[in-house]
Amino acid sequence: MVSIARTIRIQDVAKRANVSVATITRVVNGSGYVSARTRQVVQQAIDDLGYVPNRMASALKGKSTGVIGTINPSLDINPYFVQLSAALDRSVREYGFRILSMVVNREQSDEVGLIHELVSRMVDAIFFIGSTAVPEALIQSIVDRGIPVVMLERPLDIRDVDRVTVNAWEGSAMAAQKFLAFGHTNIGYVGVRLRHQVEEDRYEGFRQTLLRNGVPLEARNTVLVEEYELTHGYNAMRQLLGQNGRPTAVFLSSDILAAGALQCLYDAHLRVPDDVSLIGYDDTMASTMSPPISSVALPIQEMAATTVDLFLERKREGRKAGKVVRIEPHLVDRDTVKDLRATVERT
Amino acid sequence: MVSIARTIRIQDVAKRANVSVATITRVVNGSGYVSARTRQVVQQAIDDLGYVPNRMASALKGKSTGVIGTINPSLDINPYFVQLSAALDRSVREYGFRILSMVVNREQSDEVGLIHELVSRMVDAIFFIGSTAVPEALIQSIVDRGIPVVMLERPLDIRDVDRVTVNAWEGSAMAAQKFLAFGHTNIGYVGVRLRHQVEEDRYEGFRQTLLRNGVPLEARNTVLVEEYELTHGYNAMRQLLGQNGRPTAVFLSSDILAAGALQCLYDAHLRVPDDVSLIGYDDTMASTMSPPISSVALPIQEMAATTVDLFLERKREGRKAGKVVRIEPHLVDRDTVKDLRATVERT
DNA sequence: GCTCGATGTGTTATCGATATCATACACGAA
DNA sequence: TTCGTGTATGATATCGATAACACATCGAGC
Repeated sequence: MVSIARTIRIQDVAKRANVSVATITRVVNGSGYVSARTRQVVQQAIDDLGYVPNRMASALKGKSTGVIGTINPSLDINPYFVQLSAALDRSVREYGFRILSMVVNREQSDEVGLIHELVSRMVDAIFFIGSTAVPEALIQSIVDRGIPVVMLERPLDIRDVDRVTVNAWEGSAMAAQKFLAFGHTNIGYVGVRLRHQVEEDRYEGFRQTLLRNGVPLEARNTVLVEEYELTHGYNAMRQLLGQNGRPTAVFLSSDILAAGALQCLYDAHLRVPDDVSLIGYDDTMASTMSPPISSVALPIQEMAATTVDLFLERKREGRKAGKVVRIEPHLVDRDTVKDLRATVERT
Repeated sequence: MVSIARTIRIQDVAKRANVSVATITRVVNGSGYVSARTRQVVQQAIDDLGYVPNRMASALKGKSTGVIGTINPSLDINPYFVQLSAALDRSVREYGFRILSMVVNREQSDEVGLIHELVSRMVDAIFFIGSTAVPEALIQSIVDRGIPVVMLERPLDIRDVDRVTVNAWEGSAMAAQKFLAFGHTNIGYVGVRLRHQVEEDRYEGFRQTLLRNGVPLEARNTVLVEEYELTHGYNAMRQLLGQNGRPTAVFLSSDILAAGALQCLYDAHLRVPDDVSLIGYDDTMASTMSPPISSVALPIQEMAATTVDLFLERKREGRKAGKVVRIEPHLVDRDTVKDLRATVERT
């Protein structure tokens, strides 16, 4: 016989165990005093009935929902956000939280509505990921509601809000240094139009590092595309190859662009690093390419862990002021930069 | 002055608008009769106070939570599941639902606990994605609780449970046919150990199609690896290349394996399709490879939409019996199969 | 023997939204 | 005029878990 779907309430368990509902809560939540004997009887009743406490009622009464809302760009834009989301998910799970992800499309999306929904679902915190278009006043209103907010890799600087940022400048600088160290002077840069601080930093870190070492980044070697898209990487590389005196090394400010560039090189029968040296950025796809290319890696799991830590710390200590943590990237070297130095000097 | 975080309740709005709470609900939910005048006053009060209805209370009183739980393997195992998850998310959002994703690791993970959590959160449905290890009895208990269940690409066949399956047999068959049509007879197969129906189908579809056309799949040309991992694809390809009379065409039962294989070919200075023809499966990474390779594509968005449809239909019509929908894959041809036919005959 | 604190259990108001039930007015038909 | 029906609004029990409060028992210490 199919049991008709009637939810089993704490009342039912109480009746079965011949105790009051208060005792059931105590057993379930491990609070207050319960004798070993009673505890066992109650547990038996719970198991028999297949009782599962109703979290809605619990949350309504004041206990936390254990849900953290995230506002992030669509995941199919860039594998970087996929990995970041997965890392965040792992991190919050460690502390018993779940993620409720809200996607903001570039084009439309009613951010106010999304935030309101998170509020209505009583999330314990809201994480903003990447550069989505959420007006500052709206974020302020969340803070005023007493909901902890953490910004992950977002330009905005709001009073009393915690932030995790990445040292993008330094990341690009590492790539530049690698090229310089191996004797390259004719160097290309492929990035995305400088619309946010992040793009700006990646560009400047690269340009300035070259410049400081006496290698100005030539305009004809600089390609800024509209989006982080494969075909843009392809076209950018074609543009760089098209000129006489093509660069011997090219830095791409995202792996997705590098993947496109690699396809272009394949079509041109050019090999990496024999014919062209390559370094990517974010290290999301680099290891799966043919060949696997060097890439500036962001410690994604660390970023996620830091984000959660900031939230937990604020919750625990009731901290009021905003805190900013800057994460340092590192270069994952897969030997895709050719050594152009005539003689290797011993230092 | 910072407003102290005190939640605004329906009561507060009622007081402000000088009406009863009942009227507020009516305005918010658009139910029952409300005069235009009152509606306006109430709306004003809502806006003034920044009132957001508490969904916990609402759910507790019997309204749906609008949340659908999913049980899926970890997303970093395979980009296929990432895309599937994103597609599902889009599909449920169209109908105002949200996804709460529960990850089951291969190694451990307390599936009972995960399901119980979904129940405690009063999800409107549960979708099972891929071949995770959830015992049949547990799923039956969900069904008994009256929660709609849809299985997406899962082998299990449970009474009264809706399912969406993929015709994996046919997918592989398409790849085989392509090879045959272009005159290949020395053909390789790289797959994963046949632990589930899916792996079995992919293998058999390929093998049988070749056989029916008089081309037996040789044992030395068949490599079954342990997992869907890049390095396994690399090693498998190396094994195939190592023998004299290496295959002229290789089918890989997942793009991630193909990506590894491609790296191997790169190292061996072999080009696709000039030296080796290649077809992948699932079309998740194929388009980003160098070169982009042909791959058997699964209509992921359609699978997601179908899953949601089955749930909605059951909900709407109160359907009781289980329904199975089979999805057909198709080959995305990127010209990575070389034409070996000496003369092209006109048909 | 009495008091006090530790232990163990029960009773019930409460969280916030909903829907049922009750009430009341207005207008047209009988 | 009266009745019925459509429109409009209010009062309140209810969903299920929690915790404050009350009460009761027991043993140790005086």
